[in-house]
Amino acid sequence: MPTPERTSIGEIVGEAARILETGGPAAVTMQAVAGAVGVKAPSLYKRVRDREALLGLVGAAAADDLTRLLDDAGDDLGALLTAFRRFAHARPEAFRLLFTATVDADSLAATSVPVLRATAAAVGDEQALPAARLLTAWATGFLMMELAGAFRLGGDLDEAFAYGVRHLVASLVPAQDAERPAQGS
Amino acid sequence: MPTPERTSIGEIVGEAARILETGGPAAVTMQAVAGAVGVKAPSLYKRVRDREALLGLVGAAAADDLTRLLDDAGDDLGALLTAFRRFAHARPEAFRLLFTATVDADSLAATSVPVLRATAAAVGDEQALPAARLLTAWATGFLMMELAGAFRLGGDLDEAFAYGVRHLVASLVPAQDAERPAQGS
DNA sequence: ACCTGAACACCGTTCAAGT
DNA sequence: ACCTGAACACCGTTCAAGT
Repeated sequence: MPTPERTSIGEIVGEAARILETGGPAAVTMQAVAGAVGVKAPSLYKRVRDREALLGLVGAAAADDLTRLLDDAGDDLGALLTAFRRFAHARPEAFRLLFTATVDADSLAATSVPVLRATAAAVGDEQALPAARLLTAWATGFLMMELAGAFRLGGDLDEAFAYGVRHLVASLVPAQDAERPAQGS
Repeated sequence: MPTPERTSIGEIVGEAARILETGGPAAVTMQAVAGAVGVKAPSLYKRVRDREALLGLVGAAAADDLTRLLDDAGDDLGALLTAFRRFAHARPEAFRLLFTATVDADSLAATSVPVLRATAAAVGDEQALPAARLLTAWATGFLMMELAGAFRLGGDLDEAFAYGVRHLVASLVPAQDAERPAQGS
């Protein structure tokens, strides 16, 4: 007689994400995750290939969450980048995992869709891709460095972030002109 | 009678860095490092507190190497950022470690000295700090995303990097004007 | 069809005992 | 003063045996 399922892949990934954020990657042991979902470690292998794959799933789920947050932020570039930073602050371990674990490429790519939409609205389709890359690369690096404590030379980091946003958004406006012939209307 | 030293902290960190780059963080086991320096694992604890501290030392050494490379690149911002990218390509695991492990704060901070010198030369002392933060944050994010395979939408990445460098450096010039009264000389 | 105990290989770390 | 074997706790993973 088939044993009833005592957990699910969704619950497993969710608990792994919770443990990750609480104790860092080292705390995400198969035994800890299994215990959190009320099962023994070997049972996890019915739903996930191995620990690395589980971390990949946690990263993919985090990417999906981030995509949703960015989507909700709309087309205002400042709001978009602020939502990005809020996510990194709220879930720093998950954020790091996006660039550390082997995350499903499609989930990772989906993250840039709302950014592309916003940059297209701001500077036109022509320059949307390089503009999106510029903004996401800068924000990613800023947050990685902020989380690593690499910003040591004085100053409020909130202000530094806002400064960067203003500077970069302003720098993109000339790129919009390139879309139209020259000093277009 | 005292046993002669069979290794040194420098050799240990060096071998750990080599193993890290070859096999990733998981390959840096105390046994693997000990074997590489011709000793048994317990002996490592004479020179290093634990594995996490060893990884921190590897990160600090990488930061020192990076600082030296950036120093050699001089004050040209393009050359500086290209040297940054070359380092990340040559030693991707060490580069990631800078933002992942608990690296000595001073070693990490020293990295930004050559960047500050270069931005000071380019935009003046006044704007040197925000300019340096802007450039290093962007480069860091670009490289993190590049190493993670997060750039999927077409295009040559060499070109994309060069584009970003040009765009950012150009965007910093107006900041230089702010240093002088208005539409100065 | 899912779950588990037992087992295996491996890892980080400690420590008493060697030289 | 450094090195090691032995030991311990813990981890990832497999698998036969349960239900």
